[in-house]
Amino acid sequence: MPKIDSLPTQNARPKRQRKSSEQRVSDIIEAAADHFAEIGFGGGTREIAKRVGVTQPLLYRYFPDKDSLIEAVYRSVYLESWNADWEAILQDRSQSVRSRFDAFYRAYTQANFTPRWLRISYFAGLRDAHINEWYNHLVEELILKQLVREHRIELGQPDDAYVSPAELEPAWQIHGGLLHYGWRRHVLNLPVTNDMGQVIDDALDMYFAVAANVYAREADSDADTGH
Amino acid sequence: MPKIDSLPTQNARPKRQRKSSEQRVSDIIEAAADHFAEIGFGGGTREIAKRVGVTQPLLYRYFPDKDSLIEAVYRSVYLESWNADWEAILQDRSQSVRSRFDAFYRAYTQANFTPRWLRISYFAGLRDAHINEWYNHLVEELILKQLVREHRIELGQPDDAYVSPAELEPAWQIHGGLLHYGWRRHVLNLPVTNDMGQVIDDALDMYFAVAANVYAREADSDADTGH
DNA sequence: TCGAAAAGTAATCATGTGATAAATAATCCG
DNA sequence: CGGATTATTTATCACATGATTACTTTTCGA
Repeated sequence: MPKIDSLPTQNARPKRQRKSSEQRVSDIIEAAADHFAEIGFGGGTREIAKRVGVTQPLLYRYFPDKDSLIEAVYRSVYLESWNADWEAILQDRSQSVRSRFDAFYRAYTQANFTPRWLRISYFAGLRDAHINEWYNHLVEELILKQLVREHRIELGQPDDAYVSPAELEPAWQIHGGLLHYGWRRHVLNLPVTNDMGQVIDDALDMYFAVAANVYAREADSDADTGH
Repeated sequence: MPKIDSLPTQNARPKRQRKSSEQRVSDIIEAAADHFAEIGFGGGTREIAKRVGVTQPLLYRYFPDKDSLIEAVYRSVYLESWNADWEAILQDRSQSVRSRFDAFYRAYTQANFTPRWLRISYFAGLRDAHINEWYNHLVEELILKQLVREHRIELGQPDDAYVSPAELEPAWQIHGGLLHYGWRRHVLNLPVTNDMGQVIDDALDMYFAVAANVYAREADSDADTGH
């Protein structure tokens, strides 16, 4: 069977096949996230390009400088990791507050407790507190204040939208304790139990055991100051 | 009053005064710890030398390479931050377990919850899990297992030196939650409450509210497996 | 099919880095 | 004092880094 080079058949494919601009951008962000998660944001651009399979200057076609790429990684990691369905779970009053937060934290930890997400989060916090500050605000508004408010309602207390900082602290204690479990398991690679359900159960047990007292204490001090 | 330069008086002091080898070493480690805490272990050796007030090659007289300096910083930060007296506090059975751990965590957080210690700890964990693994082992042996054992005794349970991993997890939850408070306060610089005593009180409330159940659950499963 | 637009590479620059060798200056001791 | 020792600096190297420019190759629509 003779090979006819000059004939423009579908076999004569180009040496390097190109990708669309959008595809390349997301490839680069993906590779950068992996690399930064391993090395930190000091990681080199050449290594990222190598992971994508392109040359290093190509990165500068899509990002004006390294900081822009880092910012894109921030966005990607944080935005992709928040699932809008979770808010529905937390608000579903056909379930007890306890089982809502149990379900939520199972989903939340399953989605976010990966070496990549955890390492990027901690690297980001150490590099530039701002981005992490923003994310913590999200956690506070969407999860922790929700926990306090819904729990107070379930306890038959008046529905006060205000949640004081001191009242939030025990909720942070739970959230932070779980995060530290992720840190030990997926960053330090320590041989912790992998029964995430049990860990969450125990953590929530702790919270619900003391929460009512904390609300009462805060209600007293709020009455004094009239918050 | 004529100035007689050739006379070897005490006024004719040398231009640069030298320091002893030991003094320089500790100066360098100190400056390196500060710098690494701010920038991370990618921080430059020239900047460290600048902080000390010497030239950069001098560092290589005292440390064969940068990794050795980093290791020295590890040692310095971790060793200086552990106070041997704390072990006595934890073992003092004239006090209740609760008040012992309350006193301990007040001292522990006061000593360690600084931007420098926290940032170096997290940077170290991200860079090389090993060093942090070692420190966590210390925490586990000296603090958390101690908490479980002493509490069991106080509850009138048999004095079993063995503490299962699953039994340790709620104690880690408390410890990790407190650490995360430090992270938010001293790394992210978030406006958290600065009533550390209250934070510790609430955290310990949580632990002691559920601990007995956890011990019982573990005693059951241990009976099955005969650990 | 041809030519413009866009994806991609090669070559290179300026700079900052860890590290080394040789020279200098302060200190110590007989 | 005077020589040996040692702290410290000067000059420099090799290399990796972020970034830029000019060139090449693929793609795609008129």
